[in-house]
Amino acid sequence: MAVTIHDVARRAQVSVSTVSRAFTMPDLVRPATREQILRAADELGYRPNRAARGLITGKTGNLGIVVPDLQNPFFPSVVSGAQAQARLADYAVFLADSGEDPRLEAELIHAMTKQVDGVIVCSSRMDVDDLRRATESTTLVLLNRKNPGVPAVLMDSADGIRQAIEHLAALGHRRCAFLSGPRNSWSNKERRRGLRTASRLYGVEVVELGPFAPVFEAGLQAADIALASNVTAIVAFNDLMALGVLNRLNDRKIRVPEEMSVVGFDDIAMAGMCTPQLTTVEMPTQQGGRAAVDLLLDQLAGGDDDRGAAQQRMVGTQLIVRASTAPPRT
Amino acid sequence: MAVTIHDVARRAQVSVSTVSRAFTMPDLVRPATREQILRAADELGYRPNRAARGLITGKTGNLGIVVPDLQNPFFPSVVSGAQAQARLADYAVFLADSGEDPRLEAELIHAMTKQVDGVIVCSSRMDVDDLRRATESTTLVLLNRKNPGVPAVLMDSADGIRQAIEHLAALGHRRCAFLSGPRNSWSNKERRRGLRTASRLYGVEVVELGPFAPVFEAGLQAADIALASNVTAIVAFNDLMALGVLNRLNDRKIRVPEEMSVVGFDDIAMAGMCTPQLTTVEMPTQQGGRAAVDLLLDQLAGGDDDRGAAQQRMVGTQLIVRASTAPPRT
DNA sequence: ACAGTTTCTGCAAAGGTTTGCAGACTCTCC
DNA sequence: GGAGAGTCTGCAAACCTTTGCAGAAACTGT
Repeated sequence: MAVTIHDVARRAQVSVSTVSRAFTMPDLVRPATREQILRAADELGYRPNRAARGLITGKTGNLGIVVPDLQNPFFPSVVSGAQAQARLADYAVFLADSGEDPRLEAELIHAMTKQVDGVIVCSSRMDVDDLRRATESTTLVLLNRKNPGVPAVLMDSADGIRQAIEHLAALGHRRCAFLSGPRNSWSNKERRRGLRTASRLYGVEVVELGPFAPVFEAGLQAADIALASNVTAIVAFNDLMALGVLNRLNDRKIRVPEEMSVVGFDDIAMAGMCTPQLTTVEMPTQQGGRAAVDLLLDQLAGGDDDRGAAQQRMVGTQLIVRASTAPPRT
Repeated sequence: MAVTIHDVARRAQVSVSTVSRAFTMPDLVRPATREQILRAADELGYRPNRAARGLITGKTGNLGIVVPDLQNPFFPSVVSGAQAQARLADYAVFLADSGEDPRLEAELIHAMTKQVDGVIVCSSRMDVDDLRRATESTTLVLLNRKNPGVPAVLMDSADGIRQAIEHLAALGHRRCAFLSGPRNSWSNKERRRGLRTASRLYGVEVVELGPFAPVFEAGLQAADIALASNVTAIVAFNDLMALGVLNRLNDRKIRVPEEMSVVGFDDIAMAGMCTPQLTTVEMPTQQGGRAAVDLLLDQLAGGDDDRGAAQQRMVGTQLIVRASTAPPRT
């Protein structure tokens, strides 16, 4: 059925070894022969069987990427960046969605290991033991999670929130709420850390609420809680929650930004589409996905010599000021 | 490095064949032996190498899914449904994003064929020749595209738009605009078809504008065009465009729904989060993804006997009435 | 205890590719 | 024209499984 290297060899009147070399080490075969082979391959529509190749080289040419929730626009964006970058290096990508379940996340990674050369784990919620096990069984890079000894691309959440608080302080806010995200999310920890220093730095009192699930519905729920806490601004863990807040405030006839300022995080597409348009911290998602692939590929190329060991790449964030923030009512 | 079936065999003191059978045809090996093997495998952390298995069985245990644009929330939703369903059957899924490029779409499918047992192509924009070629080189199922001889799951767009027009007619609209989507999209053709019959059926005059790209920005652009065409309601090809329309109308101080009704298509999460909340036709995306996987798996199990040949599964759509539609101003 | 079944198990080939090794060319230079 | 070096090419083993075939073990019934 399928056309193999043998078919090509026969048609080009050479041995399979030569065909193989014509593809993988072109300069080892005489140009004339090579061209002949390439032509034959082309005519037959030959594509090397990567599984067979992988069997012997130990490389699959595949990458895995696991995300906590595909329904959160943050992740498709990361994935699409990663997939595009992987494609440039002729890698295919496996995708898995853990549904925010740390156990499933570990299991998915484990299930992938044999089929991929490495995996990118986004916003991992695994505990450190599972993470260590995963690191041992395949080469992986984390995105938005930090762990000693494992390479990662990190988005500077702490600075992002600093920018947000600076912005609110400049507008005159003195007391605001932070709607906390998943407890075991590195991003959330970073944001809380950044929050504390920014709070001191700009003299803004911050009340932390939550943790909440990083979804729209939690924003609806959190809005009322925030309202009860006597603040003039709300910073949400992510845009999905911020949109929930906006929605609930609208229902309760609280005008944004006149009576309450709202800041999100991620700058998902929706943030620029709602009314009022959401002030938010932009996360370089596509770029992050690309960077993660680069890092992974480096890691694979570098072989087993952990020179430089746990590389980490930090990418910047940027506050996007839109219409959901304004000076507090006096 | 990696633990193979040989290691397990050695430890369990049996031959590799027996180990293999213990996994793939458990009832062919004596229970005592089987348990011994399973224990050994467990202790060693053995996982069969799917590539090697695939080499001999001709099955990879992988599925491919290609989408035109991961940034459109419609597709992550389909993908997540598909991925979940695939996982139940112990299949892993490859993901590829064609960026709305028909040529790239064909190329991606081709690149996948050797690594997957079949592929799901969502909202394919390929021309029929490429599609035929693809069908020949792998088993595939289409989602939201119909082609003779190839199995597909289809969402009933025509009926969806009928519901939308019926709704608008009931509200008293007599003339409305349809913002057309990609020319070579089956969904778009269906919607236009449904539109014509609904237009007659309910006595609503429809002016067709476009085609537009199925993205937010095109909605901004289309809004002005629609405004110039003297209609009281706008039906957009999808929610992304509808949100663009909403946005632009807001900028131009046209109140929705008082001065203009807007209907979208897809019911992406955002549709319920914006203000005013968008009246839209819900597409069963997750269910569609699941159904596509089922169909594909059936197809694979069915072998080469094309009994029933091109199966098609049609799934229903449902108008979700929210706040963006109202009777026209008199 | 023995022949005849039935149930388990092992051997070895196969699947498509890569790669070390060695043999076969081609070329250069004397 | 022939030796020597360099460049290409082919053979065969290897990667990890599955599976047809046949032999071994465990039964059954007498």
